[in-house]
Amino acid sequence: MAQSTDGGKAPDSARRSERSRRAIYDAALTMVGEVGYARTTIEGIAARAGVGKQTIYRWWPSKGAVLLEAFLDLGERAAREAGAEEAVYEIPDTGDLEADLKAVLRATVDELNNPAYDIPYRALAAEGIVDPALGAEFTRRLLEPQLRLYVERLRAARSAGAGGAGALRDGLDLRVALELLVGPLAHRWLLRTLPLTHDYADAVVEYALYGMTARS
Amino acid sequence: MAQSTDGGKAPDSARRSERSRRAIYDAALTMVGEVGYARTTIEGIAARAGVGKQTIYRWWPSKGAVLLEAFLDLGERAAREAGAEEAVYEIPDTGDLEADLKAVLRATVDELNNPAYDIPYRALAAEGIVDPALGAEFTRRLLEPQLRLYVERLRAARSAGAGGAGALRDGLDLRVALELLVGPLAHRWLLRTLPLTHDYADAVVEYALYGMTARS
DNA sequence: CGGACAAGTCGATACGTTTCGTCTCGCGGC
DNA sequence: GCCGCGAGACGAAACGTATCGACTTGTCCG
Repeated sequence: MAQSTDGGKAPDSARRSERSRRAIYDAALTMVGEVGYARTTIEGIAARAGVGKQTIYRWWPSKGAVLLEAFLDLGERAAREAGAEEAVYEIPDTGDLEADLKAVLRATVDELNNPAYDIPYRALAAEGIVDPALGAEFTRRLLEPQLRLYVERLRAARSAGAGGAGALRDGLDLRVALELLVGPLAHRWLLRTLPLTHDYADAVVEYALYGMTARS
Repeated sequence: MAQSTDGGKAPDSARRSERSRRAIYDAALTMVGEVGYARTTIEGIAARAGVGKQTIYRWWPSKGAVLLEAFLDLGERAAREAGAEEAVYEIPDTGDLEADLKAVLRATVDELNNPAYDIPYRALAAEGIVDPALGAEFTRRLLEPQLRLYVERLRAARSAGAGGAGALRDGLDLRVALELLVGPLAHRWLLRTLPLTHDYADAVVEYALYGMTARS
């Protein structure tokens, strides 16, 4: 993050205007929702927020960075409003791994089908795909915290399920396992090959857990 | 595709200059390779190709569309050069589905790690994610033909493997199965969460075939 | 204790640059 | 002679930078 030879001096974050920051988040999300990401401009955000352009350029390096923080802020506010003090959810653990995973993936499908999330999330993902710096930030701050929850739930399943029929196999790489669940969802969502449904989420969970091959 | 009331008259494709078309493909791919997709402009492509801007605007609706066709053309030329008359590959069928899938996914990993393919392919995917029209074209012309090969190979495995240990289960949805293989690869490639390696490809195939849970 | 001063962010806007997409030329090939 | 072609002029839109006076904040000196 820190630049070796910082071209200009770093701004003093202590003197930063909280009011402007919030106004910029709101304006950015509103504008993306109304005209889409491509037609959202920094000038437009500044005008809507009642803010000088320089105030945006001073604190963010790119349009994508603004939207990433705006989106993170939105998520935090929504989470705090929902009662949690920390903006971190958990994957339920009823003891039935298959059912729990299906519930979470179905919820994810619903979220991805909701335009309020789909539009900015999609724009961010696309921008991160092309801009490695933004992509790293996107992954680190938005994606990884979510993925970690899957790993934890799977770890719990591994220690709990001593040896039943649905027990996770020994030596399972939880990271790969997680991606087997999440990858197909993301694939269908991003590339729009086929509709993203609850049935699909269920099928992915079943196939990932029990494999494509017949059991003896 | 077809506009109901076509604003301007459609250009006469019979009189189209093949020479310009190729020059534009070359210039587009070169420029993307040199300065990246974001800094590639239509004006720049026209200048490099020695072509008027109007010639590009006449035949393509967007920068992404130009690059998509340039990329398709590149693939076709490479395939033809490699001996095939048709630009369609096949997934090998040695009878050992697991080995065949690993070979193909490893080859895919190598391709995705090759900057000559990675940069334009990534740019196209990102553009398609945000632009539904281009995304549909991207999926239809570039992605689906590749995915169909997986489905065919899996179908062959299902009819061949009558009942061995590695036989595909009855009623398997081949489309979901395919995405279980390809989704995780695409996920890691696009989002750059972790390095894309042969080991990962192998693991994905094993997990997808045999599942995350222990076998009795 | 308090008033002057320096520093730094703020909204606003002017500025030069780049690229966009359209339009208008002659030129030349079918 | 129609029409695509190369070339480039054109106005509109954003870009990112620079500069302005207004305002807030923290420091220092009387």
